[in-house]
Amino acid sequence: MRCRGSRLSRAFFARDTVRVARELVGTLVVRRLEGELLVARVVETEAYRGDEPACHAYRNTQRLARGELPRGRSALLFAGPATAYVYFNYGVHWLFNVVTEAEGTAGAVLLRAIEPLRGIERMRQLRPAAKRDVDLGNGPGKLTRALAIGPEFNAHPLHASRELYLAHGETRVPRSAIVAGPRVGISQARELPWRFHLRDHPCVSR
DNA sequence: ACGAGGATGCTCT
DNA sequence: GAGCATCCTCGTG
Repeated sequence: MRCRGSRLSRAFFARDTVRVARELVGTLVVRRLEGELLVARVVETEAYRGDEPACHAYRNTQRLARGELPRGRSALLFAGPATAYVYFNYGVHWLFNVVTEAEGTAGAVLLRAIEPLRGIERMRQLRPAAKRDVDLGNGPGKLTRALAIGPEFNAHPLHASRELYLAHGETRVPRSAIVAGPRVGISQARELPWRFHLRDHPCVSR
């Protein structure tokens, strides 16, 4: 689970959502697009755990506790670790999450910002509104555009994909370099410090 | 620098 | 019909 440059295994995601969110900071997102490799460093994440009201699967977790089956969009969050959960937000943007926890327990980590490393020219084509390279992926809706991640990746197995996966970074990020704080843009459970980002990194969202 | 507001569509009540 | 896990543009100072 520690090998540098290697793909993150299913076991990596089959753990506590908050811990996965913290440890995802500093890892790499790899997107193979028409033979070209786009690579970026994850610099900001948020944890959404099924037993907490800001999580899409919160209602389904309660339903499950009553002996009913999860249903609807967020039922995917129970499906199993390392599954991609891509959903449409505000009628405008696609947001990219990775499902966490063991199968049958809901959780996901939202990728909120990336630092482009490779394939930057292609990312600029995909996101012409970006003025600087730093703007290519400094927000959850921006990074999905820069990496061409859309609805076709919903329910995608990230542990067994060539088109889209996560990998260990070149260097291990010390925990002291990661800042924890409240999540952005939510109205429920604001007090939980489940947003994680690299300290003073220019690609962190506004 | 900063704040207000619009775009736009899906999910769940 | 309300409420969003957002982004961008256009005002004002």
